[in-house]
Amino acid sequence: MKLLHTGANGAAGQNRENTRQHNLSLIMNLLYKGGTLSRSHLTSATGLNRSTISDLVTELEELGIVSHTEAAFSGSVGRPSLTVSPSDDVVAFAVNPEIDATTVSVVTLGGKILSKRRVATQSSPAAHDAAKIAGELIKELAKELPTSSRIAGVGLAVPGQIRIDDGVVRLAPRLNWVEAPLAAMIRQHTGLPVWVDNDATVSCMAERNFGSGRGASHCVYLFAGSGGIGGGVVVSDIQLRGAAGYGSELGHIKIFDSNRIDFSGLPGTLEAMVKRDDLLEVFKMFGATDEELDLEISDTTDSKAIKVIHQQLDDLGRGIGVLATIFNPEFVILEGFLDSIFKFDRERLIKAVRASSLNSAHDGLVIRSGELGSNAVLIGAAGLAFAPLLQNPSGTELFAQSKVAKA
Amino acid sequence: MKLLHTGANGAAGQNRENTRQHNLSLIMNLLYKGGTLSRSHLTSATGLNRSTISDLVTELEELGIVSHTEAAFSGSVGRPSLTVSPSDDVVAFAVNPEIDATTVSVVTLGGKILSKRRVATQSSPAAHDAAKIAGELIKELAKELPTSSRIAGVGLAVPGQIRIDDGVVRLAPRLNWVEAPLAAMIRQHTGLPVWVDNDATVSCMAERNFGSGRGASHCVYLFAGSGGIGGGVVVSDIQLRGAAGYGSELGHIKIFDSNRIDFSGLPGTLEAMVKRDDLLEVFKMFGATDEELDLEISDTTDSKAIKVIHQQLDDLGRGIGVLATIFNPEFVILEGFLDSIFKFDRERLIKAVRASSLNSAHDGLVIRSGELGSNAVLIGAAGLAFAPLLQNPSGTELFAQSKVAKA
DNA sequence: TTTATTTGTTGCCTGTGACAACAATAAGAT
DNA sequence: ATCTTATTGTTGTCACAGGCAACAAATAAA
Repeated sequence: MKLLHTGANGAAGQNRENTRQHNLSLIMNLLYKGGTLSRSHLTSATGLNRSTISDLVTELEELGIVSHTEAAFSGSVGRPSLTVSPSDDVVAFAVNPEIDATTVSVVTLGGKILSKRRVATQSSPAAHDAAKIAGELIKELAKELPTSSRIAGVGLAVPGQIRIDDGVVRLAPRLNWVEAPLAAMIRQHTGLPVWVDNDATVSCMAERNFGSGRGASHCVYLFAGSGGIGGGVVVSDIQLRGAAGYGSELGHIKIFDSNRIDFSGLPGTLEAMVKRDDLLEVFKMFGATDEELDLEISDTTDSKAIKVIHQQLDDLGRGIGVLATIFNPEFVILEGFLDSIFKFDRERLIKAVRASSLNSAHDGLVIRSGELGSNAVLIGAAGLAFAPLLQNPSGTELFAQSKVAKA
Repeated sequence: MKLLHTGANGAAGQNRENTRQHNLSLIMNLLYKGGTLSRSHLTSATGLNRSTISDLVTELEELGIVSHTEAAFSGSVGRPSLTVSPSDDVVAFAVNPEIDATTVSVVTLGGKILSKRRVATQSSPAAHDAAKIAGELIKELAKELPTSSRIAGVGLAVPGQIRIDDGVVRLAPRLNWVEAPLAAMIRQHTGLPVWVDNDATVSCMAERNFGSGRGASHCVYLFAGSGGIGGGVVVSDIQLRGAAGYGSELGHIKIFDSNRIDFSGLPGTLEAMVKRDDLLEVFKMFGATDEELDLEISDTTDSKAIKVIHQQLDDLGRGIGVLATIFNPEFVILEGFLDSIFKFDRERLIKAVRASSLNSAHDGLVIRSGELGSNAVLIGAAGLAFAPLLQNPSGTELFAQSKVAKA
């Protein structure tokens, strides 16, 4: 594979080859985010000539990564335009290791989840155990794929801090992992290329591309589960990762004077104040699922519970206020029990945000529930594996189902 | 002028014309940031062919925006490479209205400040007064320019929230301006194109391009003067502005439980806790300049003063910790009295940052003083006017000195 | 049916960068 | 001093990607 030449500033000169690649990539990105699109839409969206679009789409079809459907009924005058879609034969494996289970899923380039398999683990599994489980599941799922399938690779979403360059999990406090070379492990099990990133980060991208954040250039995503609060941010259409890849840890911003600590031991952070366990405690429903908790919250009339929820809404609002002041996003998207308490009293949260941010920052702000739910993390993880293909459609290798290493 | 066609996602197809523009722009950006560079350096930095660089540089010379110096002595084997620099004939006016004065400066494309003029105003001037003062100064300075000068336009750095699209100052609390169409006013006075942005935002860019943040892809800038704390952020080489342009208001993040309010009336924000006035109070030196205050801080042995400084360092450290957790930047750059207290006790600030951020976020972090001082805001403001030229060197109009409207 | 409108296809053209060959200019070896 | 090696600038030629115009195809409206 030929590497893109990059200069001192990461800037690359544009030659003829790059031009072609750029335009192929542009079309693939439009199709990835937009699903089925007409060729005439691609023409106007890219500003390229009809004949050029025709040429580019033909190349993408020959590469087998887009497929054409017949002319769509448009209702308007003129010859109906042909439509193209990302090929459902192109798939990726999405892996999400959690404290109580590891999930593997097959996701198509079009964003559909073809299959999902979840293996519960007793306690938080060691990294090599999780890798082994993931490897087994991938091999199982690969066997069930049609032979026409072409595999982009494996995307991992891990609740922790990831060194993206080599896919090493630097620290995942909830899983008790330190410096775990997870990408290498799964690559060994499967023979497929593997990419790793933070779970909230990839979920954010999924909601931005396919969910509540569609079309936003700036959005903030807050996800909360049993292991604390994770965050993802999109700024000017690109994911915020930070210089070393450890940015957007929105749960760990210290914005309260409290001594309560979070799962990383930091006091007064958003994660320390807005705790799922506090809700479980007041409802006496330890070990409940997110769905059960959500139901309990929406139905509660218990004054003690309401007091806890109100306090959490106020604290969450302060956190969102801080983030709005910093990022001035179009959307703040909430997932997990953060979304549950938001739905319990939207006005209270909005009021709290208003009280802790500048007018200019919260004026155009919309707070929303995530659309994709637990699928966000899988779709986002698969997106990691699709990224090289979207960036360089003609120069990225795909793998046959039969190539996945045998068990 | 032909507009660049942009699609639904702001994505543009790449045609031949764009390729040329992209490469010209790339070279101009390298020269803008790097000053004098050899052609062979440009070749390796861009990955383009020698002959292509030759062609591109020739075009830029014919446009009169770069000039070639003679072959530089390199000391190494082989024919010495010719060097090129941004032309010092290309200039922009930088304007910075403040509460007590309005400053106008002439800045070259190479980042040199040719002249600077400051007019003190009694109290905070009305927007149209400031615009008039700026207009007069620009016309004066234009007369003194050599006739070979070619003017890119006027860049304004304003301490407030700016709607960038039309250059309207939405709110500048320190100046008491609301919805002031400053760009239009100065355009009328001078006949030159005008761009406006927040003062801290442009200073951040200046430090990133020419100062302490050189080469950083992610950096956070905190500036503090008599009017509070302003902030700027660079993420993945681009300036954080937010969806509507009101982002990166780092002084107004509410991260303390205190009731002390800032200049915008928000309680518990960074600006509310780390106040210049508290230092002036303890030193009994009301109305002191930044330089005087800096000297006083560095020499103080007064225990009450030290206590105030320590408290401010602790609070500032918490703010930087929050920002480090969010952005994971390479540098945090401090300017104004924030830099003064940092120099007083660096270790204490660093310790406070460590206490309020994740290890991964502060491990590679470097906290630095700004290099450019009060010039940062001027160089940054001029950068606003240079931006179109850097983005499209062959399609951007420059103005003769004689074209500036007569008084 | 006819007309207007839009889209896909084809062949040709143009502009841009790559490439190779040669000249120019330096340091080091002889 | 001369030759060798290394690097860079210049020039002419070439290849390739996208634009463009003309024509065919497919629809709605007249």
